[in-house]
Amino acid sequence: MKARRDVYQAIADPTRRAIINMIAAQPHNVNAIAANFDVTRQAISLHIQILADCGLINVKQQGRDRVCEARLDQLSEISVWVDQYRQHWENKLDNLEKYVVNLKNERNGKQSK
Amino acid sequence: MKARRDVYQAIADPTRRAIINMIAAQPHNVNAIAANFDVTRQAISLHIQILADCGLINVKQQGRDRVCEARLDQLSEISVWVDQYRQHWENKLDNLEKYVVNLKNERNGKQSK
DNA sequence: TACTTGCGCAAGTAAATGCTTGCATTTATA
DNA sequence: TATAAATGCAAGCATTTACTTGCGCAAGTA
Repeated sequence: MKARRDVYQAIADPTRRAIINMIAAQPHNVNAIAANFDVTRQAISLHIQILADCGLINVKQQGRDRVCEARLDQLSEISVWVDQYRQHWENKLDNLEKYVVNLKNERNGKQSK
Repeated sequence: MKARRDVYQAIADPTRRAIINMIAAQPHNVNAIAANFDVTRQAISLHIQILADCGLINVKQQGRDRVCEARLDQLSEISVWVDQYRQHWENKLDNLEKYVVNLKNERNGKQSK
């Protein structure tokens, strides 16, 4: 279970990206997060642990709740790595723009799941 | 379940990131790439196939050689996703700047972004 | 033609991943 | 105090991943 546990690995999973997306907007406790997915609470709990392990989220104990909030500093590592190769796609700004517009629509449309 | 084979997954593996880095500088054939790693040619071949599958590299047959060149357009997807959360780390610009400066020195002056 | 080089395909393996169910523990509430 | 809620921990399981070795074939070269 040790294995690689870096930021690249962490964001490779779509569920974890969805979790990040969720708590980046607003902190939630574990159950609230799990309620938005089809898998069990335990599965989500594991994802949260992985995200916490590499510093992408912060978990605070509040009474019986464990509130998760985004601490996405580590993403800068990804950002920098990707930006090295920006020249490879920057002449395709049109496509990129479409992608951004889609993303925005998606995020305005539905918040959960 | 079909294996997930998206860009996030592709760059999650450090060997694949190293391959990208290698051929982004200059195209190489499969054996030349494999020569730079401790694993077998077959293992590298698989990585190359994965990278090609999600469009990160382009493989051209040239005689008996298969030349791999970087086509990193797909990285824009990562870039856009990460940039949504830029606010989470931008107050740590000092560290980031150091990192970028190092990177730029390493790559000897050509700026991206 | 005979040999070498480049490389894919296939089968096998060990480990990691993602998920489940079951149970224990702590904290809030009726 | 009894019960419900929030959550972790652990064992088990099916898939996927990252490798390996072995083999064959096409394209160059002696």
